[in-house]
Amino acid sequence: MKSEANLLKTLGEPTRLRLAALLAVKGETCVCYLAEALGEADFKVSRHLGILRAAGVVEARREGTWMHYRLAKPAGAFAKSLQRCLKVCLGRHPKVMQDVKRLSKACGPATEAGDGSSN
Amino acid sequence: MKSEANLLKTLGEPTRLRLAALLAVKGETCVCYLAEALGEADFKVSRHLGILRAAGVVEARREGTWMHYRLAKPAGAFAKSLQRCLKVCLGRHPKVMQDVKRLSKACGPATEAGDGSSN
DNA sequence: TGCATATCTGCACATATGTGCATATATTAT
DNA sequence: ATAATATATGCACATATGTGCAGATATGCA
Repeated sequence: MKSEANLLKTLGEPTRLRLAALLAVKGETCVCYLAEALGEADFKVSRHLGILRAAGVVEARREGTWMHYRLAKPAGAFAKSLQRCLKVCLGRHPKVMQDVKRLSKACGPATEAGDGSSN
Repeated sequence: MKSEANLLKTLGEPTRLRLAALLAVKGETCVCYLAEALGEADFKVSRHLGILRAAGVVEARREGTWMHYRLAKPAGAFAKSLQRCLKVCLGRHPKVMQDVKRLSKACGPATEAGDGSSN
């Protein structure tokens, strides 16, 4: 029960919820693009991603100097259900849609999987 | 977005999550039975119920000196989806099942608390 | 090696949060 | 009015949390 509560508490912070929703919609993304999409300082985004990772919400993958974050495979039915909420319900939220739009503009039309050729 | 985060944060506390899950499973229940089911001090339960009510998670109905709490009608798709998580996912959680059992024992096999409706 | 980019972390600070006790409120019955 | 029951709240305290800055770390390249 404590772990379920902790999962909710972790997502119960605006910046982290925006990050999780963004990752749910757009998939794996690197920190710098996330920071630009949210319009927040990179160290702030990095710290919240660390908290999300400690809670098992996201996973990270290093590629050179970039760190790519993505939603982690849900540990149980509760986490899985919550991830559905993120994608389905929050994907339509104006704030999240705005973040998605800015993320697309930040990392360009190319997919986020490939490292940016220039910028 | 802030309201969605606040909803998650409100549920991200063990006592409150247990209360919400209990109400999701058992329907309307009065404070004294909830306190007994959780094995927590009544003033503590009362305070957390107040926080849940302020967040729009639960509603209250007075009947004499008793206060009956129940889950509030979800305000949007996100809240609705979360309520489903509470009932479906957390209803099978050992801790919640234990609380449910103690609640049944506390208020007897038949009470006015049952919500009757399926969903 | 030295430098640049991207990310993370230690620190100090202000604020928020949960808890326990005592007390206040509300309602009913005598 | 007084008492009894059920519930809520003010207060003090310890702990947790989010933030901003500066600096540390990690990786790649000349």
